[in-house]
Amino acid sequence: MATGRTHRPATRSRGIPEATVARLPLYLRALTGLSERSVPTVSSEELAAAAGVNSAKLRKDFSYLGSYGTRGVGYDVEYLVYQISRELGLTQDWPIVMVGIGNLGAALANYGGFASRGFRVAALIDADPAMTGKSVAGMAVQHADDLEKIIDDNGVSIGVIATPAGAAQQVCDRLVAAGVTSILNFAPTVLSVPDGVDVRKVDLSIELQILAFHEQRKAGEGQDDTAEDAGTETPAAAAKPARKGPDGDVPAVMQA
Amino acid sequence: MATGRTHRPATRSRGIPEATVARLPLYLRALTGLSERSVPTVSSEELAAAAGVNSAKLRKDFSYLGSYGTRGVGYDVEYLVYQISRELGLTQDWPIVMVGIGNLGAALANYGGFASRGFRVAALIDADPAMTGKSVAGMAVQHADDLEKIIDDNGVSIGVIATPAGAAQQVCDRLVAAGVTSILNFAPTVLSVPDGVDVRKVDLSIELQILAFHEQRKAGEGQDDTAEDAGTETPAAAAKPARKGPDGDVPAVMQA
DNA sequence: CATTGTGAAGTACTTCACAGCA
DNA sequence: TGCTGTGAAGTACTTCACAATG
Repeated sequence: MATGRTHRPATRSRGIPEATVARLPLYLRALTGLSERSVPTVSSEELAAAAGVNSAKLRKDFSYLGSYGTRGVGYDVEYLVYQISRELGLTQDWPIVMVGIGNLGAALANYGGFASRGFRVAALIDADPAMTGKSVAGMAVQHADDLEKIIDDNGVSIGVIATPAGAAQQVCDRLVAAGVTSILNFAPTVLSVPDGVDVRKVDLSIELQILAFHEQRKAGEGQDDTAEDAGTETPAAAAKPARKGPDGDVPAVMQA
Repeated sequence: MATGRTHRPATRSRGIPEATVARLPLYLRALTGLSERSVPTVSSEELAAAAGVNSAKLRKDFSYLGSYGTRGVGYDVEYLVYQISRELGLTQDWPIVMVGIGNLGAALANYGGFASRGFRVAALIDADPAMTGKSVAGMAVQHADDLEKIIDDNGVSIGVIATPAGAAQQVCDRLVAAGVTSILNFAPTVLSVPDGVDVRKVDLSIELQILAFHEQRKAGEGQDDTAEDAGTETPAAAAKPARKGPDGDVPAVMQA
């Protein structure tokens, strides 16, 4: 069952580019900060700086939402907060369930950012009977047996998976069968879901590995690649087929 | 100080596209699974399925690393594991520090994925004196006063920030000043760093907001956008300037 | 007249489709 | 023959640069 694609099916909802959608929360956070400091208006330049993007990109992003600025002046902070919130669907309340209340799950449950702005943790669910009834972040943990009922009773459409990798697909299947159509996955696994279900993944070790890649490049900056790590310990596996990689033995002169 | 860009400066190290780098850890995980099951070779089609991408993309990705496959056969699993590990810099050991040992920090410290594959938690650091000396994930938490010395003594170049938002920039500045050049940021803030320092951010509430956006679109599928939520509760702020958005009153006919 | 909003140009990434090779 | 490796075509995103305008 459920052999569908894992990523969102690129259906670019209502013409707003995915890349833009991914930045809206960033703008919203920056705007919320300004709002709290009672700043009435902000220019694209200022807001872009606060959000860590460049101003042309920000203006282009906003242009997909509509013409919400005033030429010569800037954007009305409160108004923009509302428009972006509405666009993101945060003017309504999203009940979510969290499955897997281990270290990470508990940390997420306690994390304030979840509860704020449109999201409400409707239930914490764990498969371990020893967890059932325990209080985490002020809520009683419920047993996984009741997962379907909990989702149905609360009208949940967003689920967070923080189980071990081995349990994630099974939990995912049950969530989807029970009606969940958006999943935030913290388990280090590729989830298979049917079309129409969105999965986003947050993977701590992947992020670190990407950093390590760039870190390594910094260390070897300018020098040729060979002899930096190649001779350190060449595992048995490394000698199998004939190497044809760009950095096998010839110093890479191309692409300085 | 440090008004530099936050994102990596797009310097596409050694010609490997950033998007490809971001997928290498995914391939590596899938390959590790195959390796554990003693699968000797794998085709691009099979591996792509396991990693949740399409096979043309995978082959293109691998083509940036070199010609590591065998036509008509596929890829040697062990060999590819080694090549990708090497490319990502995981054949060396990266000491990391984690700053901010609250709920999330503790969960991250306990998370196995960190310790595995090339990374070693060299120190847990917290600013709260009450935390100092406490054991988390089998390590004694150290006080933030010693941050610079810890980084120097351990040759740390990668730091993980899991502090509250308010402390993140300050911690970041100290990490950078002490020699850290890659940062994984869990605090919901945009960090400013000088050029040459990489920042990646993991933001739980942003991911949820992106899901909410798509979820909202699913709910209103096909219907016109007006009157779904517009009349529910219009906050005072929403009435400020003249609305010119594409969904103000006229059904958006453009951009089907 | 400062600042938005946006066509047009530029860049990055993805997918196709098939030649090349084991 | 089956599968990789890759030019070429297609798509998505970013940036430029300036006309429009409150």
